[in-house]
Amino acid sequence: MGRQKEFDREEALHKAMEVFWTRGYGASSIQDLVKHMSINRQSLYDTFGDKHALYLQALDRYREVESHKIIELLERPGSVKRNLRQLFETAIEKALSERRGCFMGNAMSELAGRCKDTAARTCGNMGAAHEAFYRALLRGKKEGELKRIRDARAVAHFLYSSLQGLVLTGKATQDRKTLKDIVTVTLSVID
Amino acid sequence: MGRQKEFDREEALHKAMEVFWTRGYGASSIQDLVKHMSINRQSLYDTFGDKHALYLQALDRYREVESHKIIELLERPGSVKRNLRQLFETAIEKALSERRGCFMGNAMSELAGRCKDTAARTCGNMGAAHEAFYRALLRGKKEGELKRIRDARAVAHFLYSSLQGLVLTGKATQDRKTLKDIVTVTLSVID
DNA sequence: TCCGTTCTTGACTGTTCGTTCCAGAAAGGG
DNA sequence: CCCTTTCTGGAACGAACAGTCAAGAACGGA
Repeated sequence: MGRQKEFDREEALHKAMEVFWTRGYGASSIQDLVKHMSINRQSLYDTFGDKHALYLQALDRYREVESHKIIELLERPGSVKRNLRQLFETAIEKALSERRGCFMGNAMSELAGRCKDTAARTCGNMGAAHEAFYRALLRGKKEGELKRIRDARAVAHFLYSSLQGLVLTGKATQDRKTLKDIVTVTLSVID
Repeated sequence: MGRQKEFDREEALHKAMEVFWTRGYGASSIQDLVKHMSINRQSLYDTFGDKHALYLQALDRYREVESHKIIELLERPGSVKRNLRQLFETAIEKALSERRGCFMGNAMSELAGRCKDTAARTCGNMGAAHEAFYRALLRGKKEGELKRIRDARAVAHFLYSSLQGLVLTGKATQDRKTLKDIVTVTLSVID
C-alpha cells in the first residue's frame, strides 16, 4: 500500500491550530505553517487541502479540544457558582500569560463577517458553549444554588458573550484589576 | 507656494477608516485603500506615510468620531438607565445591519496582541469609554436612579467589556433574540 | 511671464504570497 | 526482485503585495 506518512496527522493539525490561533488567518503564511507543523509543503496540501480548508479543520479541532474543556469544567459536580468562577478566573490568567485570546473569538472577528464556513463554525461553537452553560444553570437551579435566575437561556447567552468580551478586553489591557472587576460584576448576576 | 491638494485630507482619512474597519488591517491592500479613498497611490504615501501609519491615523479618527458619539449619548440629561439601554440597543441594530463590528474591537483582536501602537490606542479608547460610563453611573447614583451600584468603576469596566462581547457575538449570529437576551441580562446589573 | 514648489500619474521595484510541478527516495505487496 | 503508491524536497508558477521613481501638470508668488 505504498509508503507510510512520516508525520502524525493529528499532531500536525494541532500545530496548525496554534499558528492560526496565535497569528490569525491572514497573517499566517504557508511558510509559517510548514515550519511549525514540521511537515513538507506538499504533504500539507496533500493532507489538508489548501490554506482555507486547513484553517477550517483547525477550527474544528479547537472546538473538540477547548470546548470540551469548558463543558467538562461546567459539568463537575458540586457548586455551579464555583465552577463558573473558576472558568472566568482561568480566562483571566490565560489572557495575562498568553496573548492570543480565544481562537473562536478571533475567527469571529477576522472572518465570520465575510466567510460563511467560518461563521457556521463559530456559531456552532457558540451553540455548544451555550448548551453547556444552560445545563449548568439548570442544575444550579434544581439544586437550589441559583434561585434568582429566571431565564436560564438568556443568562447562558450572556455568560458566553461576557466571556468573549473579557478575553477581548484582555488583549487591550494587561491590568489584572480591570479584568477581575469585569468578572466580579459578571458573576454578580448569578449571585 | 505650489499646487494645492485636489482631495480633502479628512474625507480621505474617513474613507480609509471605513476600509480598515470593514476588512481589517491585513486584508486591506493599498490597492483597496487607493480605490476607496479616491486618491492616488503617491498622494497616500505623501499625505499619510505608509500603510501602518495610515491605520493608526484611522484608529485615531475612529476614536474621535465614534467615542464622542458614545460620550454624547451617555451625557444626555434624564434617565441614565434609558441612555444605557439605548446605547446597547443601537449596538444590536448595527450588529444586525452592518457586519463590521467595532473598529477598536477588531483592532484589539487582530493587532493589539502584536503591535504596541495599536495596543496603546485601543487601551486609550477603552479608558475614554470607561470614563464616560463611570461619569454616567456616578450621575445615576447622585440622582438616586442607581442605588444598588457600589463599585462604579468596576461596573463601568464591565459595561465596556459587555458591549465588546455583544458586538463580537453579533458577528457570529444574526439572531436578534440572542442579542436581546445578552443586553437584558447585562443591564439587569444596574437595575 | 517665468520660477519654484507641490500634486498627480502610471510604470516599476523587489518581495512574498498561495499553489503546483517534478524528480527522486522510501516503503509495502506480489 | 519489481511494481505501485506515497512522501519528500526544491524549484518554479503567476498573482498580489507594499512601497518608490521619474516625468509632467497645475498652481502661487515675484
